[in-house]
Amino acid sequence: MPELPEIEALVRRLRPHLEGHRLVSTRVLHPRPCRPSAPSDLEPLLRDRRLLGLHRRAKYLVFNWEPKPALPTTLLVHLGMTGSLVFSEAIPVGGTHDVALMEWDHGHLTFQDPRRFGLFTCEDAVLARLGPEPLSTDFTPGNLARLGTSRQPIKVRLMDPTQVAGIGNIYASELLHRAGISPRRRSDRIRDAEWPVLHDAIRQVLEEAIARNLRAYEAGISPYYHEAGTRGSWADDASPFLVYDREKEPCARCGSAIRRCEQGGRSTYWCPGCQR
DNA sequence: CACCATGTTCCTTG
DNA sequence: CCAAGGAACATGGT
Repeated sequence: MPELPEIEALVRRLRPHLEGHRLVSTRVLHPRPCRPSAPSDLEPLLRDRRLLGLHRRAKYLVFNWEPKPALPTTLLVHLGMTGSLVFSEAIPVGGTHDVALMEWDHGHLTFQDPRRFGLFTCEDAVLARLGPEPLSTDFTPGNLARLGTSRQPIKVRLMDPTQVAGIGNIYASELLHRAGISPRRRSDRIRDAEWPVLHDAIRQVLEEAIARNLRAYEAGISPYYHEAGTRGSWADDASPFLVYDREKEPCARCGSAIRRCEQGGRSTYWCPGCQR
């Protein structure tokens, strides 16, 4: 269920259940998500650990453990394309997609990931390569303007995790629509006056999505749209997105037909009427 | 059967 | 050096 707003809402949801609590033991059922380690190396590191903090960095969930001699203090969980983390007080029924099972002093946290593109590891070197957090206070329009040193299309550039952390395929399309900038525009052709507009759009779209996901949790609805069913199951327009997956539909702002193209092997959606 | 899908990394080609 | 494309990972839905 990934993309920054979904992970952020999940972290806020899980935090009160986990922070300050003790992880009793962990079972890892598939080797791939804990690369480059092996399950038998990882499990001993994740038993009898007190959780000091749970945070998000890009699309990673970062578990910070109370230090123990010779043991890593972090666990990284990435949900990939299809991962989910579920906390329950009752013992969960095992499922075929279970990747890791964490038993806590007062409940169970299950990591499920049918496609197993996700990550579950204490190896945290990937964090050092990430660009700035778009919602942090030190992320400024001037900071964003550094993307303008490349000839890559702006949408491709925004999705590069070394440039800006956490912007995925759906929200890249959505926030460029908000900013009125075509996803195909070369980054070095973004005008000076447009960087603050894009900066605002990034923050607004991501913040609104976090709030929407939190409301969904409160209402007991699964926050990520594909979990409500599958692509297209929004039947009649329950989709919160203005351009994503709306090829040929009229733009809500100007009425032009939404277009789709491919960039870097991914689908991009935009409105030719309001995005230049 | 074909094609598509929220992600990241690595490799090759121009 | 840069940009673009493809592959890899693996599964499920339409």
